[in-house]
Amino acid sequence: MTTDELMDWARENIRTGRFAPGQRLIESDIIRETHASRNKVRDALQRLATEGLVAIEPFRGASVRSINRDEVRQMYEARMALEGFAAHQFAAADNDELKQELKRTQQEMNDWVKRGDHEHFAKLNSKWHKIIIDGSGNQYFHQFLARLTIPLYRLLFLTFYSKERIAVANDDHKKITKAIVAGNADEAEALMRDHVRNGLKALLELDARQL
Amino acid sequence: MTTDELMDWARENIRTGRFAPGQRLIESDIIRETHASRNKVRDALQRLATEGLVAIEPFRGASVRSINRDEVRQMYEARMALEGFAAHQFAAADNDELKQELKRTQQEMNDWVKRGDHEHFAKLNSKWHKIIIDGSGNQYFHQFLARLTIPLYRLLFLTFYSKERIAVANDDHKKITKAIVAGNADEAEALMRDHVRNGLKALLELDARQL
DNA sequence: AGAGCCGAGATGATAAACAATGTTGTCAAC
DNA sequence: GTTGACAACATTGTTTATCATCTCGGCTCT
Repeated sequence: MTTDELMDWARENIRTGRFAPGQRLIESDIIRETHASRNKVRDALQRLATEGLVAIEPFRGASVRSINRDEVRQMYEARMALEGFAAHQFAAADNDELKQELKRTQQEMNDWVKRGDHEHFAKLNSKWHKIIIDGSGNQYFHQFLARLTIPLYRLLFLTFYSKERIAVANDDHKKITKAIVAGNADEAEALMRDHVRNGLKALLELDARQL
Repeated sequence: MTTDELMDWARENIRTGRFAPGQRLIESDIIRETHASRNKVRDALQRLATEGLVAIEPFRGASVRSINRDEVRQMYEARMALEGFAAHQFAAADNDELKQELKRTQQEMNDWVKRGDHEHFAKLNSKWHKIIIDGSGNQYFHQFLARLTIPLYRLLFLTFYSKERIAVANDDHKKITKAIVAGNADEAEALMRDHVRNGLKALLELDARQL
């Protein structure tokens, strides 16, 4: 078990909620479960701390970090900057193949919205965003956005429990998909920013207690 | 010597060129010089590897990573997204104090441009960009931009050997400063993007051999 | 009931040890 | 002089042991 594998393992457990915010991550427990050496476990936890996913207090060790409203706001701002620009670059790029895949994913989403399956919608939503980041052809967008979305995954999922939220989000997606495929870069960027802003609004309205 | 201090130490040595691209970073040498434990040294090197500043090959250890043209392009694209948005947010923000500091720094730069001191100009240039990122009120912009600018520092410095380049860059700065202080968010963002784009152009024209 | 204390448990940090691999120098053969 | 095999050395990768420090729970004593 390498450090990277351990980090992925922990990220996945945090992302899916098995490790809840505030929960302490005991080295020995992790060693028992993963059969990794203590060094690796410590290393992985410290790196996750620099990513902001866990908090480490002296002699109290690591615990899953919860994020406050202001951090959520900053994360969404950063997403506006990065995903907006990614949409811009994707629209301006000459990449018909990927644009067709975006279109297909969009159509798939439309189907599932009608059926109201929020779990599957969340998956397709991730895929749709990922395609756009791929389309930007910029590896840094991937790296940065991974750090911005993993801590929010659970919260994001909550917003998709509302059928209206899904419908609104999908309307945003439709417009953005159209703009990207048509090659309207500025429009795609503006729409993507609005879409992210709407996501933040939905999240903040959802439940003040969660943040 | 903590891991973070070690990382800063290595970053600084890479940034200033004492550790040249391709140069191997031997653990024992670093231990001799920094008196840190081997664990810390290894930890620091591996983290710098995830940052992309050094490359680690199995059983060959760490070496300073050099970046190619495409990476430079992607870095500047990411800077356009992030610094552009930062300028936007700063212009829209209600932060007279920091805006006045930006103005003061701008005036200071104008003075030094006349004298043609490229070293000092590079310093003030960093400060000017930093103020704008501060003005955005977004910690993630700081984190991300640090990763985008440190590997480029030496190259950036080279472009400032040209007096015309300094003059052009400072003209960009003047316009951006004005837009931010006046609160013209959209204009500030567009100008900042152009400024970063110009920086990339200057860098690529400068010397194909360096990349 | 509450203050103070103690020990189990956990973390922080370093060193030692060993395996696996890369690197370099030597020497013989051609 | 060049090349190739081979051995000695250097470096990295990994695990384990060790010890100090601190937290936290329960315990005793008043």
